[in-house]
Amino acid sequence: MSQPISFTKTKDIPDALGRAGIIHTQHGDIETPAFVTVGTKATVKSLTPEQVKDLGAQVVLANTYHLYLEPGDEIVKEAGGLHAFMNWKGPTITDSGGFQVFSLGEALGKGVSKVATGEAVTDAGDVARTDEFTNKRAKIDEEGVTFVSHKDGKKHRMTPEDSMRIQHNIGADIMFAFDECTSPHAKKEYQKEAMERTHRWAERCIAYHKESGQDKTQGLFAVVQGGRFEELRKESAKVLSEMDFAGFGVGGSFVKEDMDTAVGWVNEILPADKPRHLLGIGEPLDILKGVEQGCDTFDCVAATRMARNGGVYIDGGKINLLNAQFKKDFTPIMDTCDCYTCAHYTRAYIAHLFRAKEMLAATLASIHNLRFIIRFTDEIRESIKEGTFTEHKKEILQKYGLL
RNA sequence: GCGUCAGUCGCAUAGUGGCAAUUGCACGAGACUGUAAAUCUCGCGGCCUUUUGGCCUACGGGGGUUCGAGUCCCUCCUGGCGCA
Repeated sequence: MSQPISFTKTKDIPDALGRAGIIHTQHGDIETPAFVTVGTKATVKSLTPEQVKDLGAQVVLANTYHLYLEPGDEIVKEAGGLHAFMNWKGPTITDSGGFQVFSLGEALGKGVSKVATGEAVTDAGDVARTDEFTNKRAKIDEEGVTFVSHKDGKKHRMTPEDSMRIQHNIGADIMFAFDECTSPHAKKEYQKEAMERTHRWAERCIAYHKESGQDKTQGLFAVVQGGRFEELRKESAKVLSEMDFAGFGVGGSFVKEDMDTAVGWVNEILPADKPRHLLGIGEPLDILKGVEQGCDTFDCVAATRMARNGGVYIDGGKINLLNAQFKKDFTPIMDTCDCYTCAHYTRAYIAHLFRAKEMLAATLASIHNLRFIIRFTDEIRESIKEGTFTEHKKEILQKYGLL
């Protein structure tokens, strides 16, 4: 099948899985490795699309579950699709709602997140699943997932076919198969069960997608699962590779060190001529590792969420502008940054905006953080193209005090 | 001048016999990775301490009743209101 999404590799990282390339979409090319800006509800929080574009963002990712609940995918369709609705002319992606199976289900109220900290549970985690909703707002069965809306408590049913139908209505260039994102604390037995279900859902997604005819304009990516287990990760990559997807996402909730391991296991197997997205990652160093391990694109809410809470990236780390020490700091967030915020505003001013609860604080901080992470990723890409990735990596690790 | 109500940790509040004392804001710090997040967590009289621990100082000032007082009584100060 000829896909509406294609990938051209331009350069490899010697002796590694990573590469530079171009993803071709109906709304333009994405030069990879690339950071994908997250705009869950068809907006990158606190920024206009023009501002997002000026940051050098190449692509925006929105969310199926959220847009289905509000304003409703039919409305997005009636508006002319996501691009027209939100006034973003470049490439777009929609996540399938699979992550919400996790964040509203197993993870809810447990302090478990996309990248878990603390003890790395392998085969001994607790996965005491009940058939009751108790605190959870998502319940999984073979057919699909029942969500309890966080907005009004109503129950909503989402099957793989529903996710496809909704994503067709939204109309992003790239869409994801409906998957189950599992907890890194889940036992192998459960990871296997969930992974196999995700594979069955993947088949249903691709079948529905082809039958709808939307496969001519929208590219469908599968999501590799398997938790922290090499055997499962490899199996997932292999099984999904054999299906006719336009690209792949590496999914699941991680523990830090998995960035070095699980990602590589998967990318060794996934076809090199298709794009690979690392879902929900990451922080600067995670992207560095992800690229080396063979991923092309990365989406992450950290940059914008942190920004809204006063946390901003600086070379080799981050600072919290709400700390008392910045009240009279009349220097830019980062003097080597080329963003609009750093060109015109001081730490003291932005700290004042945060304390005064002025909306502009979120905007200025988001501009900086997004520009930081986009540029960070761009520079990795340029180093690959110039054949200096290894040196560049060394420089980054030195900045972060890791060398 | 008389009467009355009120003064609690920066501000605002809760507390009518066992209280280092509620809640909100402010302040200080932390977290945040396919966004239930402009959110959440912790701290917030002082000094010790390994602690679910100890000591000191505290509810306008002073005095009293009581085993024990922010809470009851007396008095003074300050402020609001009413009558002169």
